[in-house]
Amino acid sequence: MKNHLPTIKEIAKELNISISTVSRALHDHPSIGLRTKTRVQELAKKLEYEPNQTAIFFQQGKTFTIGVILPELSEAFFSSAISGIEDAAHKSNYTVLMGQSHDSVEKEKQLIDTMKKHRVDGLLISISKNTVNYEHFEALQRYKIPIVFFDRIPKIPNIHYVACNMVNGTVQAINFLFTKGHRIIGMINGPEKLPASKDRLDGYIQAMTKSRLKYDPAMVLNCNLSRESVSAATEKLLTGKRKPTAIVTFNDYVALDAVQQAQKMKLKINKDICFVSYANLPLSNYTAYPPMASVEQFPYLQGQKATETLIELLQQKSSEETDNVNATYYKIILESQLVVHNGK
Amino acid sequence: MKNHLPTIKEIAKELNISISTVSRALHDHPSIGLRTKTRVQELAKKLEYEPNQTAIFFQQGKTFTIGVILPELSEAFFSSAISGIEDAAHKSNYTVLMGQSHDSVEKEKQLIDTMKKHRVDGLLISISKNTVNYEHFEALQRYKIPIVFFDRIPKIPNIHYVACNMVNGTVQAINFLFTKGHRIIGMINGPEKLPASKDRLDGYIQAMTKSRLKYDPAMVLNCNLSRESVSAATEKLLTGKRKPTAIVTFNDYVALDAVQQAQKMKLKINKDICFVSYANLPLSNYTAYPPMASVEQFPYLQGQKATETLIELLQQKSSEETDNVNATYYKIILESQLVVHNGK
DNA sequence: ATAATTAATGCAAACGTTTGACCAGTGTCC
DNA sequence: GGACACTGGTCAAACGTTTGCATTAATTAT
Repeated sequence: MKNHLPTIKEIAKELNISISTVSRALHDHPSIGLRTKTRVQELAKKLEYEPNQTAIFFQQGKTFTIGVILPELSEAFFSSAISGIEDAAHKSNYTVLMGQSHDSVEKEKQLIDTMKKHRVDGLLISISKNTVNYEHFEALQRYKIPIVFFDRIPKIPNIHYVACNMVNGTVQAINFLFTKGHRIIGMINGPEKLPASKDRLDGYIQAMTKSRLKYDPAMVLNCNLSRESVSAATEKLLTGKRKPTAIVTFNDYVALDAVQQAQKMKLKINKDICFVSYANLPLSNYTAYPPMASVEQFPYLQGQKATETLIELLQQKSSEETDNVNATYYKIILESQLVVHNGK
Repeated sequence: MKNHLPTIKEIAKELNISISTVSRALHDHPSIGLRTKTRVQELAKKLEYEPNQTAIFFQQGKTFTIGVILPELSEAFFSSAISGIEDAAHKSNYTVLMGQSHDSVEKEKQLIDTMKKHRVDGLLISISKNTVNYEHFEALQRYKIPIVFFDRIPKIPNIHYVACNMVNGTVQAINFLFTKGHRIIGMINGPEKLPASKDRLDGYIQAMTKSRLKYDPAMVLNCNLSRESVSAATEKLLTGKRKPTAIVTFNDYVALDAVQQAQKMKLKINKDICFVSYANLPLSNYTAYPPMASVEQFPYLQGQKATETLIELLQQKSSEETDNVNATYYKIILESQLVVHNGK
């Protein structure tokens, strides 16, 4: 009548066999006779026995848990990514311990600490926008907790990561605009120091020069993503000497703000001026003038791949106990893909 | 040169004292002399000792982890809620194990199982849209894992929950429309069987009858949230005999679709027809015609409150070991609040 | 001085599981 | 009839920490 959960010890006593026999029986160990095996398994089922995971975690020195640290769940990109992570993790019987840094370095450090304390087997990290110092990641090396970075990658050597090729995505986007006849193409990019901005710019330049159009720096403006700065940039582009007929925007929010500004200026969207963006949001469906096309970054897939990579690392770690510095670092680059929004 | 992490055992050996002394010293136990206490603490720091949480979890039979099961992180409501949960949990040194049901009952069951296996101390659940059968929750009672439900609450007695008063929110919304002079007010509600829809309808009826306007069932249409059904409902309302001058929509997505339909019908938004909605989304800022006002449901706060409640339950559980059926169930209802969107 | 009290520390069990090493039978082979 | 190999099982250590209960040493009260 005791209300605590049953243990193998109890099963053992009940059946008058040893604890180890019970353990092995439950694991289908070959050296246990069929008879006892079934006896054990039946009693276990009857008692609704469930192994005490905390004991197992402890005993094995593993938690079958992977930590995930990302900036902001309310960004659609990351909420998709975490779905990919979750699904991949569950498939391999791992669980997910999650934390948001809210783009604060302090919070990021704190989270790493918590994760370390909880002895997660490995970590998946997309770094905060403001992280410039990477010691707190390096500290984890000592603890032998492998990390796979995704999407937002720190600039340090010898790391594993999964990311999406935004340079190429941008090239695709611009080539698409070429096929639609556009020749003067502007860009409203993000904050200048952001790696994401750099990729887009690189793509822009690459696409333009490859088509023997010269790269006009005046056609690329940075903004800080605020509504005002987007409006300002849009206005500046659309009233400049060379007027673009199409604009590539840093992300969908920027696109929406830019569209509004263009409308204010009495321009006809998709006629006088076209927009192409990067697909962070499902929101485009809900607005009157979504961008003509978007560069899909496959957040779900990125999360999934990152997780699979991490789990692979964990498995090879546990097999070859030789902590050799065999130093192969996974660098997985997914190709982005331009999605043309159908009609309307 | 062994690369494994230091343990209290090692500290003990190094200092020639017993393990228990070390343990107590690290916990500032009063019966340990100041001298040894500092000696221990210094060595611990030097060795960068960190207690092995898995061992502690095991030993204490607690994991200081709370499980969270919710339908869909990509819904802004839930991503805010989880932020509230995280913050509240971390404040009390709990961590969060998260899983999405994606509104699948099967997945929900599976998650509960995982959480149970991982021996979470307690659970926070927002049930899937399709859950009609509640045995999998009741099963947890046996395991003494307390649950606090939030936002989406199952219809069973004797549970703890935190929710937002949508009836009242709807009343406020409609009263607001009254003050703006509207008398004929329509509603595009969600699926009929959803509790959320029922609350809104109740509020609608309550507000109308209280103002001695009669409740006209023809003014309230259900939709299945798809774009088409929203458009259809909007059209029906706006071409009916009594034409509403304002419409309350089930959520922001519905509002946006309805706005588009109204525009298609050459109506001037905020002039010929006004919209009021429920604030699930920050998206309203990014669209040309956001609803005039929204009922704020305070997802962050709901998450926070739910977490605090759960932690309180956990603490009182561990103190009074008497597993009395003292049966006080927390039912926390937050008041929703109408937010009027400024201008434009 | 000696008993009583207090302060500081040590001992050992307990938490539930896994796992390498060992052992008792039983049968087989030559 | 002894060496050999199975088969089916048991024993006990180990994982790192906490904690009730002893134990010792030092101090005080009588």
